Amino acid sequence: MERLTAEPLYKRAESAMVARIVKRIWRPGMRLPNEFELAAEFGVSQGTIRKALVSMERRGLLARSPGRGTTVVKTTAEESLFAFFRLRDDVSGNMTVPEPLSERISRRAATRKERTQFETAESDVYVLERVRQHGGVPFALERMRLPATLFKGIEDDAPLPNSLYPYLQERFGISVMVAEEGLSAVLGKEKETRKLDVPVGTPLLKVERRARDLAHRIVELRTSHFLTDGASYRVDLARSDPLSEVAGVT
Amino acid sequence: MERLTAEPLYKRAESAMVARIVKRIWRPGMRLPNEFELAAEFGVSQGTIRKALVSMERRGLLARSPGRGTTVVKTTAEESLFAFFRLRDDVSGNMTVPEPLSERISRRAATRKERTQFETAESDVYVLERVRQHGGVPFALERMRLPATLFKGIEDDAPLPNSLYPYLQERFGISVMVAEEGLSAVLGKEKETRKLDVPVGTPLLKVERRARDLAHRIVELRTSHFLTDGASYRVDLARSDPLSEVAGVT
DNA sequence: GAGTGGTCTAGACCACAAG
DNA sequence: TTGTGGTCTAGACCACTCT
Repeated sequence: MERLTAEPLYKRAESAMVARIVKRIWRPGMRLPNEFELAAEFGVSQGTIRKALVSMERRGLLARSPGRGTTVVKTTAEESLFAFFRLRDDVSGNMTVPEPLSERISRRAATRKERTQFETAESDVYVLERVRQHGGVPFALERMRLPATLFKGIEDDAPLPNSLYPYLQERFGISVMVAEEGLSAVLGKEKETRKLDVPVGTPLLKVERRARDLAHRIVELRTSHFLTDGASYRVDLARSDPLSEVAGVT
Repeated sequence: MERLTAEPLYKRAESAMVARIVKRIWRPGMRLPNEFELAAEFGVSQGTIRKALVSMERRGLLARSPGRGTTVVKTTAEESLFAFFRLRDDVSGNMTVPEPLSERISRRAATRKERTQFETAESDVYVLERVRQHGGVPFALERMRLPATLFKGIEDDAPLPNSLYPYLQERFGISVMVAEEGLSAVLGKEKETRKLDVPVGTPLLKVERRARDLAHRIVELRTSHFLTDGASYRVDLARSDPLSEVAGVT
Protein backbone atom coordinates (compact mmCIF):
# COMPACT_ATOMS: atom_id res chain seq x y z
CA MET A 1 0.00 0.00 0.00
CA GLU A 2 1.87 3.05 -1.29
CA ARG A 3 1.39 6.52 0.01
CA LEU A 4 1.51 9.77 -1.90
CA THR A 5 3.54 11.33 0.86
CA ALA A 6 6.27 9.04 2.17
CA GLU A 7 6.18 8.01 5.81
CA PRO A 8 8.24 10.30 8.03
CA LEU A 9 11.76 9.07 8.79
CA TYR A 10 11.07 8.54 12.47
CA LYS A 11 8.12 6.28 11.70
CA ARG A 12 10.16 4.26 9.24
CA ALA A 13 12.93 3.93 11.80
CA GLU A 14 10.38 2.85 14.40
CA SER A 15 8.87 0.24 12.09
CA ALA A 16 12.32 -1.13 11.33
CA MET A 17 13.26 -1.33 15.00
CA VAL A 18 9.94 -2.92 15.96
CA ALA A 19 10.56 -5.47 13.22
CA ARG A 20 13.89 -6.33 14.80
CA ILE A 21 12.17 -7.06 18.09
CA VAL A 22 9.44 -9.08 16.36
CA LYS A 23 12.06 -11.11 14.48
CA ARG A 24 13.99 -11.55 17.72
CA ILE A 25 17.14 -9.96 16.32
CA TRP A 26 16.72 -7.76 19.40
CA ARG A 27 15.54 -9.90 22.31
CA PRO A 28 13.96 -9.06 25.65
CA GLY A 29 16.60 -7.77 28.05
CA MET A 30 19.05 -6.92 25.29
CA ARG A 31 20.70 -3.51 25.25
CA LEU A 32 20.44 -1.44 22.07
CA PRO A 33 23.26 0.60 20.51
CA ASN A 34 23.22 4.20 21.69
CA GLU A 35 21.31 6.92 19.90
CA PHE A 36 24.19 8.13 17.76
CA GLU A 37 25.06 4.64 16.57
CA LEU A 38 21.44 3.92 15.67
CA ALA A 39 21.18 7.28 13.90
CA ALA A 40 24.28 6.51 11.82
CA GLU A 41 22.97 3.05 10.99
CA PHE A 42 19.62 4.32 9.77
CA GLY A 43 21.13 7.36 8.10
CA VAL A 44 19.13 9.90 10.12
CA SER A 45 19.94 12.36 12.85
CA GLN A 46 20.07 11.51 16.53
CA GLY A 47 16.96 13.62 17.18
CA THR A 48 14.95 11.60 14.69
CA ILE A 49 16.04 8.29 16.19
CA ARG A 50 15.20 9.63 19.61
CA LYS A 51 11.64 10.40 18.52
CA ALA A 52 11.25 6.78 17.41
CA LEU A 53 12.79 5.44 20.62
CA VAL A 54 10.59 7.59 22.85
CA SER A 55 7.52 6.39 20.95
CA MET A 56 8.55 2.78 21.45
CA GLU A 57 9.13 3.46 25.11
CA ARG A 58 5.58 4.81 25.41
CA ARG A 59 4.29 1.67 23.71
CA GLY A 60 5.98 -0.40 26.38
CA LEU A 61 8.54 -2.01 24.04
CA LEU A 62 11.66 -0.31 25.35
CA ALA A 63 13.02 0.87 28.69
CA ARG A 64 15.30 3.88 28.68
CA SER A 65 17.32 5.58 31.36
CA PRO A 66 20.40 7.78 31.52
CA GLY A 67 23.59 5.88 32.27
CA ARG A 68 22.02 2.48 31.66
CA GLY A 69 20.99 2.93 28.05
CA THR A 70 18.04 1.55 26.10
CA THR A 71 16.92 -2.07 26.54
CA VAL A 72 14.16 -4.23 25.11
CA VAL A 73 11.51 -4.69 27.77
CA LYS A 74 11.44 -8.09 29.42
CA THR A 75 8.03 -8.90 30.85
CA THR A 76 7.88 -9.46 34.58
CA ALA A 77 5.16 -11.19 36.55
CA GLU A 78 4.41 -7.99 38.45
CA GLU A 79 3.84 -5.62 35.53
CA SER A 80 2.06 -8.30 33.54
CA LEU A 81 -0.38 -8.78 36.40
CA PHE A 82 -0.75 -5.05 36.89
CA ALA A 83 -1.49 -4.45 33.20
CA PHE A 84 -3.78 -7.39 32.48
CA PHE A 85 -5.37 -8.35 35.77
CA ARG A 86 -7.91 -5.70 36.67
CA LEU A 87 -9.66 -7.11 39.74
CA ARG A 88 -9.23 -5.03 42.88
CA ASP A 89 -10.55 -5.36 46.40
CA ASP A 90 -13.50 -3.03 47.03
CA VAL A 91 -12.38 -1.98 50.50
CA SER A 92 -8.61 -1.68 50.27
CA GLY A 93 -8.33 -1.06 46.54
CA ASN A 94 -5.46 -3.55 46.50
CA MET A 95 -5.11 -6.26 43.98
CA THR A 96 -6.86 -9.54 44.61
CA VAL A 97 -3.76 -11.60 43.87
CA PRO A 98 -4.78 -14.67 41.91
CA GLU A 99 -3.08 -17.73 43.35
CA PRO A 100 -3.40 -21.02 41.50
CA LEU A 101 -5.76 -23.62 42.87
CA SER A 102 -5.98 -26.14 40.07
CA GLU A 103 -5.01 -26.42 36.42
CA ARG A 104 -5.71 -28.61 33.45
CA ILE A 105 -4.27 -28.51 29.95
CA SER A 106 -5.31 -30.43 26.86
CA ARG A 107 -5.11 -30.31 23.09
CA ARG A 108 -8.02 -30.57 20.68
CA ALA A 109 -9.18 -29.48 17.23
CA ALA A 110 -10.18 -25.83 16.99
CA THR A 111 -13.86 -25.10 16.63
CA ARG A 112 -15.12 -23.20 13.62
CA LYS A 113 -15.61 -20.15 15.79
CA GLU A 114 -12.09 -20.33 17.17
CA ARG A 115 -10.65 -20.61 13.67
CA THR A 116 -12.52 -17.46 12.72
CA GLN A 117 -11.44 -15.63 15.84
CA PHE A 118 -7.74 -16.46 15.45
CA GLU A 119 -7.86 -15.01 11.94
CA THR A 120 -5.55 -17.79 10.77
CA ALA A 121 -6.00 -21.35 9.51
CA GLU A 122 -5.48 -22.75 12.96
CA SER A 123 -6.27 -26.45 13.18
CA ASP A 124 -5.47 -27.31 16.79
CA VAL A 125 -5.59 -25.41 20.05
CA TYR A 126 -4.32 -26.00 23.55
CA VAL A 127 -6.97 -25.47 26.19
CA LEU A 128 -5.73 -24.36 29.58
CA GLU A 129 -8.25 -24.28 32.40
CA ARG A 130 -7.49 -22.76 35.76
CA VAL A 131 -9.27 -22.11 39.02
CA ARG A 132 -7.84 -19.13 40.93
CA GLN A 133 -8.13 -18.45 44.62
CA HIS A 134 -7.33 -15.75 47.12
CA GLY A 135 -6.98 -16.52 50.81
CA GLY A 136 -8.19 -20.07 50.25
CA VAL A 137 -11.40 -18.92 48.54
CA PRO A 138 -11.84 -19.62 44.82
CA PHE A 139 -12.91 -16.50 42.94
CA ALA A 140 -12.03 -16.95 39.27
CA LEU A 141 -12.32 -19.47 36.49
CA GLU A 142 -10.13 -19.10 33.43
CA ARG A 143 -10.22 -20.94 30.12
CA MET A 144 -7.41 -20.01 27.73
CA ARG A 145 -7.14 -21.25 24.17
CA LEU A 146 -3.72 -21.07 22.52
CA PRO A 147 -2.89 -21.83 18.86
CA ALA A 148 -1.04 -25.17 18.80
CA THR A 149 1.38 -24.10 16.07
CA LEU A 150 2.70 -21.20 18.15
CA PHE A 151 3.00 -23.04 21.44
CA LYS A 152 4.06 -26.53 20.46
CA GLY A 153 5.14 -28.57 23.46
CA ILE A 154 3.52 -26.36 26.09
CA GLU A 155 1.83 -29.35 27.70
CA ASP A 156 5.23 -30.75 28.70
CA ASP A 157 5.77 -27.80 31.03
CA ALA A 158 2.65 -28.46 33.09
CA PRO A 159 1.97 -27.23 35.70
CA LEU A 160 2.57 -23.86 34.06
CA PRO A 161 3.88 -20.83 35.95
CA ASN A 162 1.36 -18.69 37.79
CA SER A 163 2.10 -15.77 35.49
CA LEU A 164 1.45 -16.96 31.94
CA TYR A 165 2.66 -14.08 29.73
CA PRO A 166 6.25 -13.83 31.00
CA TYR A 167 6.50 -17.59 30.50
CA LEU A 168 5.17 -17.36 26.93
CA GLN A 169 7.75 -14.69 26.17
CA GLU A 170 10.61 -16.63 27.72
CA ARG A 171 9.70 -20.04 26.36
CA PHE A 172 8.15 -19.25 22.94
CA GLY A 173 9.37 -15.74 22.20
CA ILE A 174 5.83 -14.41 22.03
CA SER A 175 5.21 -11.11 23.78
CA VAL A 176 1.60 -10.30 24.64
CA MET A 177 1.38 -6.52 24.37
CA VAL A 178 -2.30 -5.61 24.16
CA ALA A 179 -5.66 -7.24 24.76
CA GLU A 180 -9.28 -6.44 24.01
CA GLU A 181 -11.88 -7.52 26.52
CA GLY A 182 -15.66 -7.72 26.48
CA LEU A 183 -17.46 -7.83 29.84
CA SER A 184 -20.92 -9.01 30.68
CA ALA A 185 -22.94 -10.18 33.66
CA VAL A 186 -24.18 -13.77 33.64
CA LEU A 187 -25.81 -16.28 35.95
CA GLY A 188 -23.39 -18.99 37.02
CA LYS A 189 -24.26 -22.40 35.56
CA GLU A 190 -23.50 -25.66 37.27
CA LYS A 191 -20.18 -26.21 35.50
CA GLU A 192 -18.92 -22.85 36.75
CA THR A 193 -20.46 -22.65 40.18
CA ARG A 194 -19.28 -26.13 41.14
CA LYS A 195 -15.65 -25.12 40.68
CA LEU A 196 -16.18 -21.80 42.42
CA ASP A 197 -18.03 -23.43 45.32
CA VAL A 198 -21.09 -21.16 45.07
CA PRO A 199 -24.78 -21.85 44.36
CA VAL A 200 -26.09 -22.14 40.82
CA GLY A 201 -27.44 -18.76 39.75
CA THR A 202 -24.75 -16.69 41.48
CA PRO A 203 -24.04 -13.61 39.33
CA LEU A 204 -20.65 -13.81 37.63
CA LEU A 205 -18.62 -11.28 35.70
CA LYS A 206 -17.81 -12.90 32.38
CA VAL A 207 -14.75 -11.57 30.59
CA GLU A 208 -13.86 -12.49 27.00
CA ARG A 209 -10.29 -11.61 26.09
CA ARG A 210 -8.42 -11.52 22.81
CA ALA A 211 -4.70 -11.05 23.46
CA ARG A 212 -2.35 -9.81 20.74
CA ASP A 213 1.42 -10.04 20.44
CA LEU A 214 3.99 -7.59 19.06
CA ALA A 215 3.07 -8.42 15.47
CA HIS A 216 -0.58 -7.77 16.36
CA ARG A 217 -1.48 -11.44 15.92
CA ILE A 218 -4.18 -12.86 18.18
CA VAL A 219 -2.23 -15.36 20.29
CA GLU A 220 -4.70 -16.17 23.04
CA LEU A 221 -8.45 -16.36 23.53
CA ARG A 222 -9.50 -16.33 27.16
CA THR A 223 -12.87 -16.64 28.83
CA SER A 224 -12.93 -15.84 32.53
CA HIS A 225 -15.67 -15.89 35.13
CA PHE A 226 -15.17 -13.81 38.27
CA LEU A 227 -16.97 -13.65 41.56
CA THR A 228 -17.39 -9.95 42.28
CA ASP A 229 -18.86 -9.80 45.75
CA GLY A 230 -15.94 -8.15 47.54
CA ALA A 231 -14.05 -7.00 44.49
CA SER A 232 -14.54 -5.23 41.19
CA TYR A 233 -12.92 -4.98 37.77
CA ARG A 234 -11.22 -1.58 37.50
CA VAL A 235 -11.07 0.50 34.36
CA ASP A 236 -9.53 3.90 33.71
CA LEU A 237 -11.25 5.93 31.02
CA ALA A 238 -9.81 9.01 29.34
CA ARG A 239 -10.21 11.10 26.25
CA SER A 240 -7.45 9.55 24.19
CA ASP A 241 -5.54 10.81 21.21
CA PRO A 242 -6.42 9.17 17.91
CA LEU A 243 -2.77 9.30 16.76
CA SER A 244 -1.81 5.90 18.14
CA GLU A 245 -1.11 3.82 15.08
CA VAL A 246 0.50 0.43 15.19
CA ALA A 247 3.55 0.33 12.99
CA GLY A 248 3.65 -2.69 10.73
CA VAL A 249 6.47 -5.16 10.34
CA THR A 250 9.00 -4.24 7.65
CA MET B 1 6.40 21.20 47.87
CA GLU B 2 9.91 22.00 46.64
CA ARG B 3 12.08 19.71 44.62
CA LEU B 4 15.83 19.28 44.78
CA THR B 5 16.01 19.37 41.02
CA ALA B 6 13.78 21.97 39.47
CA GLU B 7 11.00 20.84 37.15
CA PRO B 8 12.00 20.91 33.49
CA LEU B 9 10.95 24.01 31.59
CA TYR B 10 8.52 22.17 29.35
CA LYS B 11 6.69 20.76 32.37
CA ARG B 12 6.47 24.16 33.98
CA ALA B 13 5.16 25.61 30.74
CA GLU B 14 2.63 22.79 30.51
CA SER B 15 1.43 23.34 34.09
CA ALA B 16 1.05 27.05 33.43
CA MET B 17 -0.91 26.45 30.24
CA VAL B 18 -3.13 23.81 31.86
CA ALA B 19 -3.81 26.31 34.64
CA ARG B 20 -4.99 28.82 32.05
CA ILE B 21 -7.50 26.30 30.75
CA VAL B 22 -8.61 25.38 34.26
CA LYS B 23 -9.07 29.04 35.13
CA ARG B 24 -10.92 29.56 31.85
CA ILE B 25 -8.52 32.23 30.66
CA TRP B 26 -8.29 29.91 27.68
CA ARG B 27 -11.73 28.50 26.93
CA PRO B 28 -12.92 25.54 24.87
CA GLY B 29 -12.80 26.37 21.18
CA MET B 30 -10.38 29.26 21.67
CA ARG B 31 -7.29 29.47 19.49
CA LEU B 32 -3.91 29.79 21.20
CA PRO B 33 -1.09 32.10 20.11
CA ASN B 34 1.35 30.34 17.81
CA GLU B 35 4.38 28.47 19.08
CA PHE B 36 6.83 31.35 18.73
CA GLU B 37 4.58 33.77 20.57
CA LEU B 38 4.05 31.31 23.41
CA ALA B 39 7.78 30.63 23.54
CA ALA B 40 8.53 34.34 23.83
CA GLU B 41 5.88 34.77 26.50
CA PHE B 42 7.25 31.96 28.67
CA GLY B 43 10.85 32.84 27.93
CA VAL B 44 11.75 29.46 26.43
CA SER B 45 12.51 28.20 22.95
CA GLN B 46 9.89 27.15 20.44
CA GLY B 47 11.01 23.50 20.73
CA THR B 48 10.38 23.50 24.46
CA ILE B 49 6.91 25.00 24.08
CA ARG B 50 6.18 22.45 21.39
CA LYS B 51 7.03 19.60 23.74
CA ALA B 52 4.49 20.95 26.23
CA LEU B 53 1.85 21.47 23.53
CA VAL B 54 2.29 17.96 22.14
CA SER B 55 1.93 16.53 25.63
CA MET B 56 -1.27 18.47 26.16
CA GLU B 57 -2.54 17.28 22.81
CA ARG B 58 -1.93 13.66 23.90
CA ARG B 59 -3.85 14.35 27.11
CA GLY B 60 -6.82 15.45 25.02
CA LEU B 61 -6.68 19.11 26.11
CA LEU B 62 -5.60 20.65 22.82
CA ALA B 63 -6.18 20.05 19.13
CA ARG B 64 -3.37 20.95 16.75
CA SER B 65 -3.10 20.99 13.01
CA PRO B 66 -0.98 22.77 10.42
CA GLY B 67 -2.64 25.82 8.95
CA ARG B 68 -5.38 25.93 11.57
CA GLY B 69 -3.25 26.36 14.66
CA THR B 70 -3.72 25.10 18.23
CA THR B 71 -7.14 25.26 19.90
CA VAL B 72 -8.52 24.23 23.26
CA VAL B 73 -10.57 21.09 22.81
CA LYS B 74 -14.31 21.56 22.92
CA THR B 75 -16.09 18.39 23.92
CA THR B 76 -18.52 16.99 21.37
CA ALA B 77 -21.29 14.50 21.98
CA GLU B 78 -19.64 11.99 19.66
CA GLU B 79 -16.19 11.83 21.22
CA SER B 80 -17.62 12.04 24.72
CA LEU B 81 -19.76 9.02 24.01
CA PHE B 82 -16.90 7.20 22.36
CA ALA B 83 -14.56 7.82 25.29
CA PHE B 84 -16.92 7.19 28.20
CA PHE B 85 -19.62 4.87 26.90
CA ARG B 86 -18.11 1.42 26.48
CA LEU B 87 -21.10 -0.78 25.60
CA ARG B 88 -20.91 -2.38 22.17
CA ASP B 89 -23.16 -4.77 20.30
CA ASP B 90 -21.83 -8.35 20.42
CA VAL B 91 -22.61 -9.12 16.80
CA SER B 92 -21.84 -5.92 14.91
CA GLY B 93 -19.33 -4.44 17.34
CA ASN B 94 -21.13 -1.13 16.89
CA MET B 95 -22.09 1.12 19.70
CA THR B 96 -25.40 0.54 21.42
CA VAL B 97 -26.40 4.19 21.19
CA PRO B 98 -28.11 5.19 24.43
CA GLU B 99 -31.26 7.12 23.68
CA PRO B 100 -33.13 8.73 26.54
CA LEU B 101 -36.30 7.10 27.75
CA SER B 102 -37.03 8.91 30.98
CA GLU B 103 -35.27 11.27 33.35
CA ARG B 104 -35.69 12.62 36.84
CA ILE B 105 -33.62 15.19 38.71
CA SER B 106 -33.77 16.20 42.35
CA ARG B 107 -31.69 17.83 45.06
CA ARG B 108 -30.99 16.40 48.49
CA ALA B 109 -28.39 16.41 51.28
CA ALA B 110 -25.29 14.38 50.53
CA THR B 111 -24.90 11.13 52.41
CA ARG B 112 -21.87 10.58 54.60
CA LYS B 113 -20.45 8.22 52.01
CA GLU B 114 -20.93 10.74 49.21
CA ARG B 115 -19.20 13.44 51.23
CA THR B 116 -16.22 11.12 51.68
CA GLN B 117 -16.17 10.17 48.02
CA PHE B 118 -16.29 13.74 46.75
CA GLU B 119 -13.23 14.55 48.87
CA THR B 120 -14.74 17.94 49.69
CA ALA B 121 -17.16 19.30 52.28
CA GLU B 122 -20.07 18.87 49.95
CA SER B 123 -23.43 19.40 51.65
CA ASP B 124 -25.93 18.96 48.82
CA VAL B 125 -26.02 16.89 45.67
CA TYR B 126 -28.18 16.80 42.58
CA VAL B 127 -29.39 13.32 41.76
CA LEU B 128 -30.06 12.64 38.10
CA GLU B 129 -31.72 9.35 37.23
CA ARG B 130 -32.09 8.14 33.70
CA VAL B 131 -33.41 5.11 31.88
CA ARG B 132 -31.73 4.53 28.51
CA GLN B 133 -33.10 2.60 25.60
CA HIS B 134 -32.03 1.36 22.20
CA GLY B 135 -34.53 0.45 19.54
CA GLY B 136 -37.37 0.89 21.99
CA VAL B 137 -35.89 -1.56 24.49
CA PRO B 138 -34.59 -0.22 27.82
CA PHE B 139 -31.09 -1.49 28.56
CA ALA B 140 -29.47 0.86 31.07
CA LEU B 141 -30.21 2.59 34.33
CA GLU B 142 -28.05 5.53 35.36
CA ARG B 143 -27.93 7.41 38.65
CA MET B 144 -25.60 10.41 38.65
CA ARG B 145 -24.78 12.48 41.70
CA LEU B 146 -23.40 15.97 41.11
CA PRO B 147 -22.07 18.41 43.75
CA ALA B 148 -24.66 21.17 44.17
CA THR B 149 -22.07 23.92 44.57
CA LEU B 150 -20.54 23.20 41.15
CA PHE B 151 -23.78 22.81 39.24
CA LYS B 152 -26.13 25.31 40.81
CA GLY B 153 -29.28 25.76 38.78
CA ILE B 154 -28.95 22.58 36.75
CA GLU B 155 -32.51 21.56 37.59
CA ASP B 156 -33.83 24.55 35.62
CA ASP B 157 -32.47 23.04 32.41
CA ALA B 158 -34.45 19.81 32.72
CA PRO B 159 -34.82 17.79 30.63
CA LEU B 160 -31.04 17.74 30.22
CA PRO B 161 -29.32 17.05 26.91
CA ASN B 162 -28.72 13.43 25.98
CA SER B 163 -24.98 13.93 26.19
CA LEU B 164 -24.21 15.20 29.68
CA TYR B 165 -20.49 16.09 29.60
CA PRO B 166 -20.54 18.55 26.66
CA TYR B 167 -23.46 20.27 28.40
CA LEU B 168 -21.57 20.48 31.71
CA GLN B 169 -18.62 22.05 29.90
CA GLU B 170 -20.76 24.54 28.01
CA ARG B 171 -23.04 25.49 30.87
CA PHE B 172 -20.79 25.25 33.95
CA GLY B 173 -17.28 25.36 32.50
CA ILE B 174 -16.44 21.95 33.93
CA SER B 175 -14.61 19.57 31.62
CA VAL B 176 -14.76 15.89 32.50
CA MET B 177 -11.44 14.49 31.32
CA VAL B 178 -10.96 11.11 33.02
CA ALA B 179 -13.01 8.58 34.96
CA GLU B 180 -12.35 5.53 37.07
CA GLU B 181 -14.85 2.71 36.94
CA GLY B 182 -15.41 -0.41 39.00
CA LEU B 183 -17.45 -3.23 37.43
CA SER B 184 -19.26 -6.10 39.06
CA ALA B 185 -22.02 -8.57 38.30
CA VAL B 186 -25.19 -8.36 40.37
CA LEU B 187 -28.69 -9.78 40.44
CA GLY B 188 -31.28 -7.20 39.46
CA LYS B 189 -33.52 -6.17 42.35
CA GLU B 190 -37.09 -5.06 41.93
CA LYS B 191 -36.28 -1.33 41.78
CA GLU B 192 -33.92 -1.92 38.86
CA THR B 193 -35.71 -4.67 36.98
CA ARG B 194 -39.01 -2.82 37.00
CA LYS B 195 -37.53 0.11 35.08
CA LEU B 196 -35.66 -2.21 32.73
CA ASP B 197 -38.74 -4.35 32.12
CA VAL B 198 -37.03 -7.66 32.99
CA PRO B 199 -37.66 -10.28 35.70
CA VAL B 200 -36.22 -9.88 39.18
CA GLY B 201 -32.95 -11.80 39.36
CA THR B 202 -31.78 -10.92 35.85
CA PRO B 203 -27.98 -10.55 35.91
CA LEU B 204 -26.90 -6.93 35.53
CA LEU B 205 -23.53 -5.33 34.94
CA LYS B 206 -23.11 -2.76 37.69
CA VAL B 207 -20.70 0.10 36.94
CA GLU B 208 -19.54 2.58 39.57
CA ARG B 209 -17.92 5.68 38.05
CA ARG B 210 -15.94 8.53 39.55
CA ALA B 211 -15.48 11.26 36.95
CA ARG B 212 -12.77 13.90 37.31
CA ASP B 213 -12.38 17.29 35.68
CA LEU B 214 -9.32 19.17 34.44
CA ALA B 215 -8.26 20.09 37.96
CA HIS B 216 -8.58 16.41 38.93
CA ARG B 217 -11.56 17.11 41.16
CA ILE B 218 -14.23 14.43 41.40
CA VAL B 219 -17.23 16.12 39.79
CA GLU B 220 -19.61 13.22 39.29
CA LEU B 221 -20.43 9.91 40.94
CA ARG B 222 -22.39 7.57 38.71
CA THR B 223 -23.89 4.17 39.31
CA SER B 224 -25.13 2.36 36.22
CA HIS B 225 -26.83 -0.98 35.67
CA PHE B 226 -26.63 -2.52 32.21
CA LEU B 227 -28.39 -5.40 30.57
CA THR B 228 -25.66 -7.34 28.78
CA ASP B 229 -27.50 -10.01 26.86
CA GLY B 230 -26.73 -8.82 23.33
CA ALA B 231 -23.93 -6.42 24.22
CA SER B 232 -20.78 -6.15 26.30
CA TYR B 233 -18.62 -3.51 27.95
CA ARG B 234 -15.42 -3.15 25.92
CA VAL B 235 -12.00 -2.52 27.40
CA ASP B 236 -8.62 -2.13 25.76
CA LEU B 237 -5.69 -3.25 27.88
CA ALA B 238 -2.06 -2.42 27.21
CA ARG B 239 1.28 -2.25 28.94
CA SER B 240 1.28 1.44 29.72
CA ASP B 241 4.09 3.84 30.46
CA PRO B 242 4.37 4.94 34.07
CA LEU B 243 5.45 8.45 33.02
CA SER B 244 1.96 9.90 32.83
CA GLU B 245 1.83 12.43 35.64
CA VAL B 246 -0.90 14.95 36.04
CA ALA B 247 0.49 18.45 36.15
CA GLY B 248 -0.91 20.47 39.02
CA VAL B 249 -2.50 23.89 38.83
CA THR B 250 -0.08 26.78 39.17
C1' DG C 1 0.21 34.46 -0.31
C1' DA C 2 0.65 34.35 4.58
C1' DG C 3 0.74 31.71 8.56
C1' DT C 4 0.49 27.34 10.93
C1' DG C 5 2.18 23.06 12.83
C1' DG C 6 5.15 18.72 11.24
C1' DT C 7 9.67 17.06 10.21
C1' DC C 8 14.55 17.02 10.40
C1' DT C 9 19.00 18.54 11.61
C1' DA C 10 23.04 20.06 14.64
C1' DG C 11 25.00 21.03 18.76
C1' DA C 12 25.40 22.36 23.84
C1' DC C 13 25.02 21.24 28.66
C1' DC C 14 23.35 18.31 32.45
C1' DA C 15 22.31 14.35 35.84
C1' DC C 16 22.85 9.82 36.40
C1' DA C 17 24.65 4.84 36.29
C1' DA C 18 28.38 1.88 35.83
C1' DG C 19 33.17 0.47 35.75
C1' DT D 1 36.06 8.70 34.50
C1' DT D 2 33.23 7.43 30.70
C1' DG D 3 29.07 7.00 28.39
C1' DT D 4 24.17 7.29 28.54
C1' DG D 5 19.74 9.42 27.93
C1' DG D 6 17.20 14.06 29.32
C1' DT D 7 16.79 18.88 28.39
C1' DC D 8 17.15 22.98 25.76
C1' DT D 9 18.28 25.79 21.92
C1' DA D 10 18.43 27.44 16.91
C1' DG D 11 17.31 27.14 12.40
C1' DA D 12 15.88 24.99 7.82
C1' DC D 13 12.37 23.14 4.81
C1' DC D 14 7.78 21.27 3.93
C1' DA D 15 2.55 20.48 3.55
C1' DC D 16 -1.46 22.17 4.77
C1' DT D 17 -5.39 25.67 5.74
C1' DC D 18 -7.43 29.80 5.23
C1' DT D 19 -8.36 34.14 2.88
